[in-house]
Amino acid sequence: MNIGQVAERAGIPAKTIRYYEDIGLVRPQRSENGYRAFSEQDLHKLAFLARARALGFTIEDCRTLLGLYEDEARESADVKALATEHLAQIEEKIAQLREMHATLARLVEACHGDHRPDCPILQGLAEEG
Amino acid sequence: MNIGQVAERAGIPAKTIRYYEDIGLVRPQRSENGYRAFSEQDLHKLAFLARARALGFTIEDCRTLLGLYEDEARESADVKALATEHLAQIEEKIAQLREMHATLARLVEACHGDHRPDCPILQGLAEEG
DNA sequence: TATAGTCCTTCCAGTGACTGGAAGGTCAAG
DNA sequence: CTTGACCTTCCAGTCACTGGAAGGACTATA
Repeated sequence: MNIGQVAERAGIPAKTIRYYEDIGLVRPQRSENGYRAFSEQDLHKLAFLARARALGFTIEDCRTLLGLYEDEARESADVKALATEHLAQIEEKIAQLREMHATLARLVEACHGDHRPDCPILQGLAEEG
Repeated sequence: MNIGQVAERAGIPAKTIRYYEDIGLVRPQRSENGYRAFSEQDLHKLAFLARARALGFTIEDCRTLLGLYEDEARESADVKALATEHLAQIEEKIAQLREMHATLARLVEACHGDHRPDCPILQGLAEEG
């Protein structure tokens, strides 16, 4: 398979696949004409990466996960630890965003939003505390 | 005021303040020795920026907000529109994170996490659908 | 056979918002 | 007169791509 077809089937831009090769996440063969020649296994790996990325894992986490996936002697505890850690980070981010949202929503509600210049949002940003 | 004191009082690293000057968000005077000389107004501006950044506004949004803050003829509607747009983006991010969290939490719960290799998390990442 | 159009290649640079570090100037205290 | 804290500029790195230029390869059609 050429990169275009793999890109479509894995749902990843060709550019990103080249980048993944650059950083050693996939190592496709090469055809005689210099084109990358992807196997079904390469495609499978890329789809795995796409799903892991969609769950918010960093590239380095993805590298680790791929390693575990391909390691027959892995311990599921290692996978679970990684995923649990990531889950905690997601929770933290959600909490942060919720705080931002609460504060900003309060300011937005207080703002009449008309042609006049006085604005509780700007006041909120300008005040200390 | 020198940069160190401003950094402490505004709660922003000195490096970041220099960066903000680089991109034109603040324009402190210079002392004879070449040090940046911040006024109380500069400090106020930086504190404003810190709060806007803490609410998740982008630097460009912050630039706009500062402009509105300093424009006596602003219309609060413009501020509200910007904030409302940002609020929607926060909501979208929260929704995305919640989806990630739900999916990953389901996988983590299904994983026994012991010394054995079979792992629903990896299976989930490997499977299509 | 010429050509047009699509695919592929590499390489370089830019994104956002900093952050780290090197190399060196300035200032206050002892 | 030295030590140490503070300041300066400049360059490079982060993360995960993304855009674009310049050029080679392949396919279909006139």
